[in-house]
Amino acid sequence: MKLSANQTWNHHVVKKGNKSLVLDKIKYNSPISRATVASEVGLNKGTVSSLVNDLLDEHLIYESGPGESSGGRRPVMLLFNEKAGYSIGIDIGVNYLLGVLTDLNGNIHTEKRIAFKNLSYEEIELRLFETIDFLLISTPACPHGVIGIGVGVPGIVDKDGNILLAPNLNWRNINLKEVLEERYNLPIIIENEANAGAYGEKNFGAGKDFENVIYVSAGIGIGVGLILNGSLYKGTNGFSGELGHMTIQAGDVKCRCGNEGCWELYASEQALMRHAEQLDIPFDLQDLEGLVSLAESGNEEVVQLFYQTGDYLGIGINNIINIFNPQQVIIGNRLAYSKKWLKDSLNKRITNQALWFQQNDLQIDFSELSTRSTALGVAAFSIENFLSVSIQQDTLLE
Amino acid sequence: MKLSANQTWNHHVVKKGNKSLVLDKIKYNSPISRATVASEVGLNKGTVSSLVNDLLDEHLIYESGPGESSGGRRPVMLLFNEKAGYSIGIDIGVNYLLGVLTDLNGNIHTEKRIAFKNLSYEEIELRLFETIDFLLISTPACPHGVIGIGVGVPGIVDKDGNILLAPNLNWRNINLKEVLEERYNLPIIIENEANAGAYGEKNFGAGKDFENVIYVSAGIGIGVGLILNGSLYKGTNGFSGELGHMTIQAGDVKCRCGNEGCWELYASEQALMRHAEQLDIPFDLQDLEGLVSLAESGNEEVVQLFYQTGDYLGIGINNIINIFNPQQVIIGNRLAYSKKWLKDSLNKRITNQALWFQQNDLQIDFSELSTRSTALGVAAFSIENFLSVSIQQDTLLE
DNA sequence: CTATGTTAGTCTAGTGGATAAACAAAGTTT
DNA sequence: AAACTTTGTTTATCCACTAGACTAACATAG
Repeated sequence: MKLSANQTWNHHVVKKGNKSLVLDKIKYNSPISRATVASEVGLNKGTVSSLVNDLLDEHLIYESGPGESSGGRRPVMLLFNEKAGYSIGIDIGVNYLLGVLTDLNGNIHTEKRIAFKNLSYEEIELRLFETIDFLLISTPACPHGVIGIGVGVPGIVDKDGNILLAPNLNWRNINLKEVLEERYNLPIIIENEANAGAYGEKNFGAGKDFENVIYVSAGIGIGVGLILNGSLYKGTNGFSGELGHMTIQAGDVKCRCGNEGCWELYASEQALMRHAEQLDIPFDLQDLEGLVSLAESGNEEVVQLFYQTGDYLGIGINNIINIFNPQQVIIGNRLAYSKKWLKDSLNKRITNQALWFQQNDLQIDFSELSTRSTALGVAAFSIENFLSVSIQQDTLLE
Repeated sequence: MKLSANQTWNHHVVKKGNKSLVLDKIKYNSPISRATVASEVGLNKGTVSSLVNDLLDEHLIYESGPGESSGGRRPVMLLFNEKAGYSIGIDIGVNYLLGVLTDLNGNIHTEKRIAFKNLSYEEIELRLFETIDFLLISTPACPHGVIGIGVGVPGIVDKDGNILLAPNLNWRNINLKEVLEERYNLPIIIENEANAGAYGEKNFGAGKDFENVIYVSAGIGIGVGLILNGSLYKGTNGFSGELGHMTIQAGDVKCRCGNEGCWELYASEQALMRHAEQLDIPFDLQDLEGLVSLAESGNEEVVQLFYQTGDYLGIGINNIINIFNPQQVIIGNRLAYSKKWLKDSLNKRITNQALWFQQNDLQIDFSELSTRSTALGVAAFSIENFLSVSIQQDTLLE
């Protein structure tokens, strides 16, 4: 927990902080007794008892039966009530829309996926409403209901949730947040797809145990989400992580962004397609799935193409390592499907070219949540927000 | 103020936090009255009075005479006691050693600079001791004396203060921290030169008003210090900011780091020298100062060389902008001398090639502290540490 | 000069939340 | 059955903050 600017310190803050410590302890160590919480968190038994009672009243935790005795009275075990509320996460892709309804631990309760092509904003908005409505209806009865809606989009989102630009969707200056707030009257979070993916992996996926995680969303383009010191770094206006437009080949191919030699021109799905066009490949196999199947069937040219792409991916990731000295780099989004064909050249590039001291405490993984990183990530934003706000409010009410 | 991991919240924490708020308010708004502090910080008048008394006892602030009345009783003005203690900051360069003695506001009281060439570690250590001894003797009488010693080195420093590698000094695995702690029995901080420079600019220089500042230390090589969300980001083991070895020209010139096309091969002093060798330039003018003087006297080839270097500097800084979405990029260290010859091509590159939305709220500056960024930065680490610890200890003692 | 109003700073009583320690409850061990 | 252990609650105390009364020191209007 961190204090926001211009906030003073008083009893409310202390209680909020300790309550949050207790809740976290229970959440990540269920089942656990009051006594164990007290000794491990470092709070007094009485304090923990009182905070636990608050949390019970709020239905954020519950008591299960008595646990094993360790030579004395049997403890009452406490568990995080992951079904106290549900979160909706939507991933708007270039040609699909994925909606998930998750409990407070990120377990998926309902999932809905729609495919489309070349739709206008209005048409996508319609499908978005349908998806959300469907998920709302399928929410089980629970104390807090749906606690928020998060949406991840492949584009530039500022800190207020305005979508400034989503080039592959042809969107510009869209205030989806306001639209959804008005329609659903729930907390809404709009985030860039890579930031959301990073947050998803950090909370529910491969990045759970690390503080410095870089999530490389390699799809049509490349976006990067940065988890630094345990929290998402968004930059001054929310535009950080545009590593797709990092120059790795100065003076080479022009990018539509105005720059030259951008990383995503060499290491994304777009790059694969561009090079595949020059090969002799049937038209209906000229997409990522087609190329993967060709590689599977032993097409040397295509295997070589993936190998080359993995190598370029490695060049950029090597830069990432030098810049951030992370514990983990996770490769997600569409290119993660072709892990099998990318990983060798990628790893070779890193092992040979990264500075030796950077290679300690470093691991490079492909996404664990596969296609769901973004949707789960935006769902996680709402959950995080709900838990901290509900703790705060209750403190103030008493 | 942030709570360290595994720490619980209690009234000590509250007091420490508020005391820190009050001290900061006084520090950055001297002279100021108790009443103004109370209303601006948001604390009760009584609370502020009590905290101010503590701070007076600790000599961290002092009362000046009464201020102007605004229609009632005249206020007693409070000032930060910048002379309550002094900090020693040392910048060990490749061929110089700079020591400064500063007060708690970073004002330089004494300064000592030594030039040398090709010295062994032992010989440099000797000069380091001499410099520190000299600065210690010249410290004025004050309540807290010298509160710490900081040393900035051009190399890789891990989080424990071990110097793993300083290639241009030929150092490897040197535990300078232990040596100095034993000899001086004071808090010692060893930091990478770029991190220190960033911290210096953030605290005392051009970066004072910003939260996201990237400091590019362009000397023989390039190192980068990252101030993100107001604090220094050091990475998992302290190895962040190695942007000198970011690939900007894949497959091009080999770097001694094992990689190819590293930024510092094109945009550092080393790059200038490498290209100058190929020109027809007198041997005694083949250093940065010589090249600057040639440019001043109108040598077109050399002007062109700087122009080219500024352009490459721009390529890397454009990457930095895309990665971090910073408010400010500061170019420091030796190349900052030649601002005049670099800035045009650099700025042109940014204006033409950086994404338009990144250019809002962004400024690119050359170092304000000129040659002292690093020394002042390491001095600032000690000051920061002293102020937070002394506030904490006093709270615990009472 | 006096009366009144205003601002600065201190003091006092009250509050909220933490702690320590006593206590009650419910076990196990001898 | 007696003694010991462990869990969880209750009670008294402490500490830092707040609100508001109070004192001090000024300005201004009459």
